[in-house]
Amino acid sequence: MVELDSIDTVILELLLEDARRSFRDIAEEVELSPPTVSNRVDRLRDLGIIQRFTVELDRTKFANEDECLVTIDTHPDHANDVFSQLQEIDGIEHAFYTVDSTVVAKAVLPPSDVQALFADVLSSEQVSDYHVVSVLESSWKPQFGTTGLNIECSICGNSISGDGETVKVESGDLYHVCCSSCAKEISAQYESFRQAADE
Amino acid sequence: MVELDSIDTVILELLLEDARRSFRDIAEEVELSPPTVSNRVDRLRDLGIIQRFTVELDRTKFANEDECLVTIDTHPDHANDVFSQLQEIDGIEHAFYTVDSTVVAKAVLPPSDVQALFADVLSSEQVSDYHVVSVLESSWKPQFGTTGLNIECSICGNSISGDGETVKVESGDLYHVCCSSCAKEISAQYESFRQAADE
DNA sequence: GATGAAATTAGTTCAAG
DNA sequence: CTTGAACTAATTTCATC
Repeated sequence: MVELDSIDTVILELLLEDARRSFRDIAEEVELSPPTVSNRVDRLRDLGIIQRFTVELDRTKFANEDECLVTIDTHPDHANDVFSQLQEIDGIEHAFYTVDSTVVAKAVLPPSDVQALFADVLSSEQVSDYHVVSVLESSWKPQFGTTGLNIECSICGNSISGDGETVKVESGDLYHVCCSSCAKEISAQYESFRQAADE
Repeated sequence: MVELDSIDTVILELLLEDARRSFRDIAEEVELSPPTVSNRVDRLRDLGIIQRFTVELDRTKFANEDECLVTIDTHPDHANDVFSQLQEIDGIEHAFYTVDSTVVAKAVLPPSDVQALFADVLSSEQVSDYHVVSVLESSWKPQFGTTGLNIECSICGNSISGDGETVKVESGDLYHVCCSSCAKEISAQYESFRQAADE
């Protein structure tokens, strides 16, 4: 498990939202300089956390393609195979593989094509049952989980919802807090700490 | 269904590969000017074909994230409400709303949190049943399908795999071909066409 | 629609802390 | 690991075709 600090987290969130956002813009958000942001992004790529910058397309807009959702009950021994095989299929956009050996995929293909494809690709050894249903609407909001990457307010310990605030104290350290009153608080705490050190 | 010409298609492919590629670079590939590429990308965004520039992350690298998949059987009259409400929830990454009034969502949250959330948000009027299951693996494959977007070689009609080549004849028209021999061929054809026209 | 030239804005390199 | 300054590169605007 790679160590990411809260700044990396913010950078990733900003890039998830808009991968063409300028490093200057990101730098302002995290209160660092553009070269530093650039260095951190390079590091995130080197670490393999950022796999690539890409573009999310709405394929239903240009293909006269339908979307459908496929739920596959696999035999537990073959669940992983099925999951891997699905990813090779052109038109399968998302696939999820659950603890109960179900594989759920969203395909940008008409249901009939999916039926045909699956007859070809999946064997009865692997799959006990599957069903295909047309999707009326789908949404996708790429994000981090709140677990493990959650930023906690440095003052009150609550998780920071929304944007929060970032405070830079005189030492140059950054603190992420949930609201303006915690931001005031941290400045006050730092000040009293510094005065104590001076005495 | 939106009309995309072959240049749009090439632009989209290049952006899928690397969304931070410069417009200059793209402009060279498609033999147009940077402002034109910029205009076309703007148009693709306006049309909703490009939904967002984003970043593909390897979550396994850092996450002690739990993901889970929620399947909700809704009362048909409330299916759309449920779908909309889900999207507001922080941690819901995908939501799909199918013709049989099932809403499937993938949350980047531990199952217990999802249970708690849903108790709050969803009423028994809306939902007849739902169940939550942990996700072991999930994948996203940002790619074109072959349906509707395939580029064919102007000479031999084969689909263009890999990069292909783009040829600009004297009239200024662009042709996309699969290989250098088809590129030669199109120049030759254009030349003989022009000579015939002169006579 | 597409372009080239000018103006603006962004990214990178590097010496230094 | 970070920065500011200098430099290089990319993007946008706009007049023109």
